[in-house]
Amino acid sequence: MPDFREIEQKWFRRWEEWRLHRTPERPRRKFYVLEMFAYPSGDIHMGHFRNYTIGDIAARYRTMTGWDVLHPFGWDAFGQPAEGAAIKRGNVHPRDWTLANIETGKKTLQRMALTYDWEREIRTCEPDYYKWTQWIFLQLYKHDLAYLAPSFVNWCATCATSLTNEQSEGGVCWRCEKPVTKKKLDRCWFFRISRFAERLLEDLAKLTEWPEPVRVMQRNWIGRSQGAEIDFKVAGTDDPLRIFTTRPDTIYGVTFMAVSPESPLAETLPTPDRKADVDAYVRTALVRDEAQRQKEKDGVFTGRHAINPFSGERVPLWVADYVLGGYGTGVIMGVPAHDQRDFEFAKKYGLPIDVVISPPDRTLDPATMTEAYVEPGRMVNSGPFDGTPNEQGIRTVTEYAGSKGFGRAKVTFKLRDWLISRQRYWGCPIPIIHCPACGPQPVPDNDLPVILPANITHFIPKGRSPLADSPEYMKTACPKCGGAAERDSDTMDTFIDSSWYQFRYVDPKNEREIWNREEIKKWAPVDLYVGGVEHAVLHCLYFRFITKMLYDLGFCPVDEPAVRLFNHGMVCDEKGEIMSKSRGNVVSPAAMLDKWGVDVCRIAMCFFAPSEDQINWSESGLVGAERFVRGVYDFADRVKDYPLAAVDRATLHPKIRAVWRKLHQVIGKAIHAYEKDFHFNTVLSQVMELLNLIRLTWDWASPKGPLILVGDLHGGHRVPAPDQDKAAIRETALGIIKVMAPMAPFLGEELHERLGGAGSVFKSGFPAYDPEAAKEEELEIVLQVNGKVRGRLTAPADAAEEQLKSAALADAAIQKALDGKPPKKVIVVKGRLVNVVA
RNA sequence: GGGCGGGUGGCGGAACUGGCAGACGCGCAGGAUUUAGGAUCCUGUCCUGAAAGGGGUGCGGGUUCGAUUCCCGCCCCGCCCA
Repeated sequence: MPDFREIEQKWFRRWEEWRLHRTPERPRRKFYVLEMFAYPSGDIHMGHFRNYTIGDIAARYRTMTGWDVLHPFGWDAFGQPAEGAAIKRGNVHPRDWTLANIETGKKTLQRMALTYDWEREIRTCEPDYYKWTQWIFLQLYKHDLAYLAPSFVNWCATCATSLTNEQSEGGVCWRCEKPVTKKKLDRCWFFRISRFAERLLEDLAKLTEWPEPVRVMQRNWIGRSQGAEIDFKVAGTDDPLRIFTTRPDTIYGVTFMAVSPESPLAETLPTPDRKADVDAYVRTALVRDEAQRQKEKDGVFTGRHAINPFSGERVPLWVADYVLGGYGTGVIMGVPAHDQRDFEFAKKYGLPIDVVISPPDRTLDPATMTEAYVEPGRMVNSGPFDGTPNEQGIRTVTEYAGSKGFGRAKVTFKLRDWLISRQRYWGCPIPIIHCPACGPQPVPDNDLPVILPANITHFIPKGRSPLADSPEYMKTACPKCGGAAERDSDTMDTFIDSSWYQFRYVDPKNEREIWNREEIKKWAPVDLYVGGVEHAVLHCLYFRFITKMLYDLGFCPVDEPAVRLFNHGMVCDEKGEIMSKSRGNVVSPAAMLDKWGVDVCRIAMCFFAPSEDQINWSESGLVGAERFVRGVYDFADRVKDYPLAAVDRATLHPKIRAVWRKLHQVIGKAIHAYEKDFHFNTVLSQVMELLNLIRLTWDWASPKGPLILVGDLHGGHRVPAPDQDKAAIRETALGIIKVMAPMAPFLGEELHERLGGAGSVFKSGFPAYDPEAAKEEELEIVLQVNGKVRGRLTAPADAAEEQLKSAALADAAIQKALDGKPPKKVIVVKGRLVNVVA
């Protein structure tokens, strides 16, 4: 085996000369392979290596099989860590830090021999890209899909900044690990994703090639629930109090009402004597994260009551932390007897529990109940509805409310509008100008992009965007009236950058429009999207949302971004622990590639486990991969000068026909893996089996020329190999090389050339699969008595059941096991086994 | 607590649609080669047993001629949601 460094250099040069990885201009049969782009936080890590290798294998295979492939790459280059690094180091600008990381990462990626068309590279932090992020924002704005509203945001007091949900996971700040609270900001931008909730949900059905778990997660995240809106009244006023419930059948069991601490009602509702207490409570409640609020559940009485429109009953009105602001109307009706959360709350504060759904088999006693009754039953204590089965009651109660005008059927979603304002520097500026006279005004398209100013040096969050402190940036003229106005100081959530990048690759340098319509028609949608399951919900939902919005506006020919999504497994260390700097167990792909070479690393990665499973990376696996790669080189080198001849399966030596058969089985398996399940590990083990079979069949070292081994390695004899058999072996070597080429591209190119191939192996076609050649001629049939193996026999693959049956009964071992008893029953499975039941 | 996925040798994993469990590889043991080490090649390697045989895919049950695979109950692990 030659030195991998030389081989890699040689082929890198040729690929560049041949412009092998450039995207075809006029695809006839297109295939778009996309991997989730990278956040440049340092160098590329093992997870990236696996992600991109899987995509690369698919891309190379498609190229080999004659598809015109688009396989681009880019950088998700805006984001908080860049600002974090600037704060930490003091002397580095987020932009410099980001660009330096991109350079490092790009070098490593190029080292990995990925087939990216680097001429289409995109970087979300560059004005030529974010111009169009801003344009998308304005499209949303112009179509009433972006709006400004006050909102409670996740807030870290220590860092004085807002955080995304992910950044405040577990209720603590990702950077300083201090508790995250809620803070009210009066000017936040939202995208109206809720308007797409129904479609995002329904269209999951179209995504038949997405992993089921991802679809389920999205469905749950969207969280459609069907129920009713019912209007209560605040006692003593005419103010309506609208609630949403999925259980209108329990309306007569309402013993209290509760509003969320975020709700404006929490401020306006309390009676003067309760005001101070409620305000104090709201402040403490907002300090707690939502998970905690669900667990602890406490609240405070507002001093007011609500009137149940059905019963006319007066029930106390509380503020309770387990009521979430963003869900439904932010007000709930409390039915302790039939809702577990309400039950716990009522128990804690001694609120009454009224049973209104009666189980079929017993009577509930509120005094002894230990949990809410949530199973089906009949309505009781429910006025005119008594006796109605509760499932039916849901409908009749809603209809009744409708007829009286104080309620209606309603569908709500858990999916909330997308809060996209970030009080951050390193992000895409929001292209809005706030004019004291005209209100918020979109920046005219001609003035895009609004450039993120470079001369900002202070990133320590102060509770407002660093941009707000730059008068040069902020001060501008109103595009409508020309008067003095201010820019929006916030930047956009980086999930926006990654929600449309998939299509920018089709025309990445277009300065006049987001992309040319002809270009997107050529390539959309993505045929294969490869990435980690951690992006299953948020990114993949936004990715779908923006695609739909662009589709609606006529900019995109498809309303779903990707036909197939593949989630690869994680790469952990030997102990199965996540690799991280703090654990000190990070394996650097760059160093690994230098030590073992690209092919060996890729082969090892492929061989460890199926692509969707976690792998625990260990050096020991590389030893085996290297041995195997060397074995393929040795084999190919030995047979490369064998004669070329047409192979006629029928006249091959039977031993060589068996090799030929195995080759076709391998080809079949490989096609399945490359197109369907990405189980490259099984392809490699079959290639290994094929190689082992050849070793037991073919003695290439003899001075008299290659000999076919007949019988076993030690006991058998050898016969000289005719030319046709030599040609078949040579052809088998070529087959192995091509099957492996997508996984081990250098081996593929080098050995293809050594076997006399011209040009790139990736332009040489993939071996044709011949199912006839793959069929076994003879099969070993297992002979069982009562399900236990007692013997075996070899039979032609097409042997009839009767033949197998009589052969089995005649078998000595079977007769012995039967011991003279007559068989009760004989089960014959063609080509597999005969089971004699005694 | 709910939903989903998973549990197979010392390790990673294989097993089509219910049909020989442990392919392939790593590791280990023995042998060949070598001044030695490394590399390479050969043999062996689920447990038990001298062998014949018996047992064995988290645990317990069921369906079936036959179960890693299907059904029921339980235990453990992972992910997502609360």
